[in-house]
Amino acid sequence: MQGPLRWQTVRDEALRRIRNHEWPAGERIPDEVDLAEELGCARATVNRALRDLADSGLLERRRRGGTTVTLNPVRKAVFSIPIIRKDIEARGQTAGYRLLSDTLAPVPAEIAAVLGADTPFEMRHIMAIHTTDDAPFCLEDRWLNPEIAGAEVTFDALSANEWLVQTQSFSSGTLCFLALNAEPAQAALLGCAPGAALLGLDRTTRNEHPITAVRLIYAPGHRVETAL
Amino acid sequence: MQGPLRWQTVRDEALRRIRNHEWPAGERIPDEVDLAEELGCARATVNRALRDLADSGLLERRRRGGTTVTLNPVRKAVFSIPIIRKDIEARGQTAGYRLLSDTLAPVPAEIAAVLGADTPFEMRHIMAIHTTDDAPFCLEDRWLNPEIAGAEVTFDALSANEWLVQTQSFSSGTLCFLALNAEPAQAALLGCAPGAALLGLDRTTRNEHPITAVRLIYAPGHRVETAL
DNA sequence: AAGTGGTCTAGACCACAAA
DNA sequence: TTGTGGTCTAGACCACTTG
Repeated sequence: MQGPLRWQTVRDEALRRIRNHEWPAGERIPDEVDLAEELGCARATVNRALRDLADSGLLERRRRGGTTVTLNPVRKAVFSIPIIRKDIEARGQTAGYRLLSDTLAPVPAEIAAVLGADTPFEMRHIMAIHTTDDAPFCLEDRWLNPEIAGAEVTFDALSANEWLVQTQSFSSGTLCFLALNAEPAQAALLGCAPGAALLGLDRTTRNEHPITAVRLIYAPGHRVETAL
Repeated sequence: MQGPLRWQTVRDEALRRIRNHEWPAGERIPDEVDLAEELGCARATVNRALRDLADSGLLERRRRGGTTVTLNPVRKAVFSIPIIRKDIEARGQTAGYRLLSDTLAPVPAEIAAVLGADTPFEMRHIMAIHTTDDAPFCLEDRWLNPEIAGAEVTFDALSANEWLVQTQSFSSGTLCFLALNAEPAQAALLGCAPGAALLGLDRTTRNEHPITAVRLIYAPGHRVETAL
């Protein structure tokens, strides 16, 4: 442990000891002060390294209680939620978009339930389809708070997906994966057989008030991938 | 900006300026040195705050190039990957498990493709079913490197899922959501109609060498949720 | 060449929770 | 009460990358 010290080096050494069970799961590891002395660096450097491991769930740290190796570390996977158009273009394909309908309508009970108690009675119901190289890519079935986007905002050319990402920040939301059988209308739009298994992605976002609830229904065979 | 300064305070102030477009998207923000002076704290504190925002994707930082507000911040969602049994018990239900088969077999090409070039020719092929209150919950279709778990490790009582989580750490892996129509055999095991839309979750893990590739196929209606 | 973020250090004080 | 992590500071040097 000589040469230019980095906190990453300290982190990797700690990681090694965890994996080797030199620091057994569930047990306390040495103080920051002791480790700093042993590794020949400042306490702040050890702190940064251990904090990083705690952030990723491998260590648990408590004032006065010391640092322990997490017993059953929870694996976490991070998904990025891109703009659909960018998602398609990243594959070197041509993204297309067509608005199917945009009406003010009473919000169905199940949508209101996930958006919260302060959901407006009526919201904009927007249906659109995204295409890749002219093949159907996904259906967008969205409920949008009209106070966020009034009638002067139209989604003929720019998708609501893209407009929202670029203009609205949100403080909280939910994301949910599910599978569903293609209904006849959906099958016709996506160019697949009725009953085909489709991957769906439900998303809701809100700040003080609800912003939007959207279900994206992907064409058959679509996969959502991420690295661990 | 007085009283006991925290890096969180600095972060929140920066966040406010980003949301207010005081720092317009895509543009450079002041130096760490300037900000530290303006806010009356040390550069390290500003550094910590801005680094945090950069980690969550709202800022982009480059040496010599300064810090800019990310143009189209990528939304990220974090999923935890629990042990299936704990997942079920967390709902207050009773988790059950039954091993269906466990054989050494040649690895199909598509599995070998995702596991990497150094995939063994033969791996253990394990099929099992998880139940909740005696109702089918999900099918586990796993390929497991026999060098990781030899024949002395059996999965009659403890699922491979649980054994792996508790004994194997891994350095990298992939995770993938997909939808599929229930095949007759799957439908029989899950107690649903053939052709029903099922949510599938493919996962691979490896260290130096491949560990496992597993597909979990959930009973109809299952949703995987997370907060944003 | 020079400006900017990345990191380290030594020391200090504080906040929290366990003893 | 006291030990441990959380954070701050002022200063320093380094690494990258842009002009």
